[in-house]
Amino acid sequence: MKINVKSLRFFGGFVFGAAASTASCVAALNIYREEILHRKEEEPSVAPEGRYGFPLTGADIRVYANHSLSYDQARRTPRWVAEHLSNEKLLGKADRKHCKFRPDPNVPVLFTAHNDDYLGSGWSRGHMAPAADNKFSEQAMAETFYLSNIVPQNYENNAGFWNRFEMYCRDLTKRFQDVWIISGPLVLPEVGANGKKTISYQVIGKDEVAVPTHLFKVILAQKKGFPSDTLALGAFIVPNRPIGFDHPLTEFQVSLTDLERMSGLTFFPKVDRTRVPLKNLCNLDSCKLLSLKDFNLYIATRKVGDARNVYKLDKAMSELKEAGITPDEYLLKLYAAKKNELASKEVPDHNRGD
DNA sequence: CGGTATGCAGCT
DNA sequence: AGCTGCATACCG
Repeated sequence: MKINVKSLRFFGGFVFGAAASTASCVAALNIYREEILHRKEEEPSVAPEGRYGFPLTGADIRVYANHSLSYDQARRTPRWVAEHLSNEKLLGKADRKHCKFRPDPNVPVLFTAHNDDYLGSGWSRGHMAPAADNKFSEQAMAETFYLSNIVPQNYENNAGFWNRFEMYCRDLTKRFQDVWIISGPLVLPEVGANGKKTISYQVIGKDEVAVPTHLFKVILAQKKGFPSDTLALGAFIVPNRPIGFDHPLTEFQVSLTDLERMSGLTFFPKVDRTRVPLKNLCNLDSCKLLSLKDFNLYIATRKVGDARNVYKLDKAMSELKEAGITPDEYLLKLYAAKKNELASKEVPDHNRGD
């Protein structure tokens, strides 16, 4: 359990989205950040009310092989999860089939979520630090299955939009040498019929795990071939419900300060914003997720690769055809190779039993 | 890639 | 009885 905290250079005004900051806002923001950075823990021992100790929150930073997080002991979800992505970490053979969701053994049992909370709840177990960002290490991938890294997530969102969002993040490592990502849950207020703003959220299971209304992701990235102090940043808030292919990622981009206000978190506090402005990630890069066709093509390719028999193999291909999508050359080759492999393995004409 | 639900053997 | 690993099946 050791990991290095990377220190970053610093940068100036962060401006994008609907909420464009004025110069004075930026100045105020920087003073605020300065204050946070230099805030000191009070000496508990000198205060008489602290004689028997102050309450513990368990919010301290927990460090794993390839991610770190702060845990919310009341909601039984992370507050935020941080990870670093690079090309090399995405190479490897670690496979999620060998992993299991389980309570984080490092979290006191009084405060941890359990699998039972999620099963049959109507919500899926959604990774914050994704499993696939840890292909280089079985251990690192296994740790992402601790429930300290999991939030109740809408099935379709998890398998669909959020999945494609995570794929885009991994794709960034082709063009950015370092990518830092913070992800986490939000419970945001809604305006009721009476005009009052109220925060309301479901809790699931015996442990009453909080179901977030939204998920956030902040991406900080350093582009290849650019000076090391040139950083791009994008902040996003995605509703925890199905999001179709007609919604582009940029629809969910927000200003960093808006996200900070809503989450109560100060992101990347060691980035100095007083020098060069951070680049907007979606200006420096496309922020385009896989299209419906490309996504289905990807899923079909996965299914063909995993097929255990000829029936499944052909089913994956016919599903694709059904959707009006023509296989690319790679898939056709994979299909042919797989067909050969399976045909030679299977009993000639009977006794297959699928 | 992201998830779900079974069943079963083997161990304590 | 309950966990743990493992294999099977299914979905978007």
